[in-house]
Amino acid sequence: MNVQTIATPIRHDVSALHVQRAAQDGCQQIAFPSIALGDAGAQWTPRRIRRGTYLYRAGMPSTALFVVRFGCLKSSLPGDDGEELVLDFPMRGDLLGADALAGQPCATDVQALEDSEVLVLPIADFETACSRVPGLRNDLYRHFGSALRREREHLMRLGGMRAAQRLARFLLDLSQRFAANGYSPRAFNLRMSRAEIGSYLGLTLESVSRLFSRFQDDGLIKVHLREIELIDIAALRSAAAAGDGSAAAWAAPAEAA
Amino acid sequence: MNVQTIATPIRHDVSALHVQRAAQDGCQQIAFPSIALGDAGAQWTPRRIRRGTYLYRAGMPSTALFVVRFGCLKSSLPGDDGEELVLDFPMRGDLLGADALAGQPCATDVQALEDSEVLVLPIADFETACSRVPGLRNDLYRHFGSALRREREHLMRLGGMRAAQRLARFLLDLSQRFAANGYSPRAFNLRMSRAEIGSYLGLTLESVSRLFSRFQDDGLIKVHLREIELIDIAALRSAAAAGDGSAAAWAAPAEAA
DNA sequence: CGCGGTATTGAATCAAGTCAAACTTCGTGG
DNA sequence: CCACGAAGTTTGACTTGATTCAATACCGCG
Repeated sequence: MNVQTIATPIRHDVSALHVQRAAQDGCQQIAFPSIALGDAGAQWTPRRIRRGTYLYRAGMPSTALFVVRFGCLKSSLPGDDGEELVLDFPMRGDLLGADALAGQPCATDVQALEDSEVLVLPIADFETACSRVPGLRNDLYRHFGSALRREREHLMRLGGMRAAQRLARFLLDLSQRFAANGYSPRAFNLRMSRAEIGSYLGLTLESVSRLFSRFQDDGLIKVHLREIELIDIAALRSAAAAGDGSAAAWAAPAEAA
Repeated sequence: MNVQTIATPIRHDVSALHVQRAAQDGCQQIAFPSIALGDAGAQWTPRRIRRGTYLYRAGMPSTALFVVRFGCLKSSLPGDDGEELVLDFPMRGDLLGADALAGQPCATDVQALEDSEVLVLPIADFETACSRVPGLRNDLYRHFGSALRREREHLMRLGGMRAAQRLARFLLDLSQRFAANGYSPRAFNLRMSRAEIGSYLGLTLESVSRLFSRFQDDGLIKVHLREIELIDIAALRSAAAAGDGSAAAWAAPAEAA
């Protein structure tokens, strides 16, 4: 395929080609529409990241913005005590490296959970790109807005929410994100370990495992290792909404509602 | 004093005057240095908010950026179930209304916990202001960066952290913010209720109350209603750092390490 | 085939939540 | 000025959800 073409680490200044490729990628739907529209794209260069390797690490000087083209990564804060805190699982369309804009060093580790690819915009080229593409800056604002929103959502999860609720939301969230990228929203496989999910949700890995089992026993999902299938999405949704942890809450499928 | 002058809701276009006033206010240290430097300030108009009233509410169209000049507010998400989730307690120098940049409606409620004042920049004037003051946009980026950072910090608190740890951090954080604004870092009074602290920290108001009492018994602080005095800051710090909740952890000051 | 990392499951413990009651502070109006 | 009521705070007893510790099972890989 054109994979090796894409991977080629050279800048391509021919807008027409880029537009075509963007269309193939379906990139016009991502968080950064203006990137896919070509003109600004001239400055973006693709970069592959193999599973397990880092895009950047906390403390490094931040030199560029990144947009995930495909794959799944993990951004985390290296805890003061050795333990890491998982902040997010960036996927296609997500922006990384916003620290660069603020001129601050990287605050987080970002590691690939599977072989992935990002588009790179060196921060030095950023202002130029902005002046060339009027929409870019606005996209950026919008991105920040949704990033803040996302984190707030996450805060909400961690704050006043039962463990089962958090996990249910997590699954539905993943499902939605996969759907948005053209994958099946019903069956997918997790790229991350139980421990990483636990850290993300503020739970222990044992709790996560137990909850998966429980959800399965209750017929909400089918799970084997990292393969997940959502069986009763309505029930999952009500599990995600209801604060109440009693089995009965989601044991009865949608009838009354 | 010049309070009534400041409160006057007219635009002032004379930079020199504004610079002088900014210097009086000490605003040069806030998150938005370029605002205080004058040129951009021409567009900012002060606005008073009385205790208990809202600066804006979730769902409203967002029309302006705000920077807190003095006072203490509360930003919260109105929970789907009637309960609110407290996100932050904005104080002097903090930026509000960033949703406006993204062109989205307000996502949060913002209410004054005490009589406060903010500087207002209508979003319509934003681009103009940016072109007039080169530093403004950068300040904005920096703000977003630190906002994200702040939320991450908060996430960390809510995630893998014991209740005592969270409260200790909260107190130290407040102390630091007061210090940064020229108030005493050792003694201050809380502008928010136990319930609001609890929501912010992901705890119940009873837990917060209990922890205050415990900290007091252990000689870390003195607390009466909303008056707080930090007695043993070093011990507080170690309580904030150590994951371990045993009383002994912070009963014995730093010795073995 | 056996080994290492990952996941599941169980039992015991504990931190925080829940429910409930008493008490303090403060504002309001008699 | 004092009585009253509302709101906020403290404290206690009890319950429970989630962690911890530990053992076992499983998958993938060399």
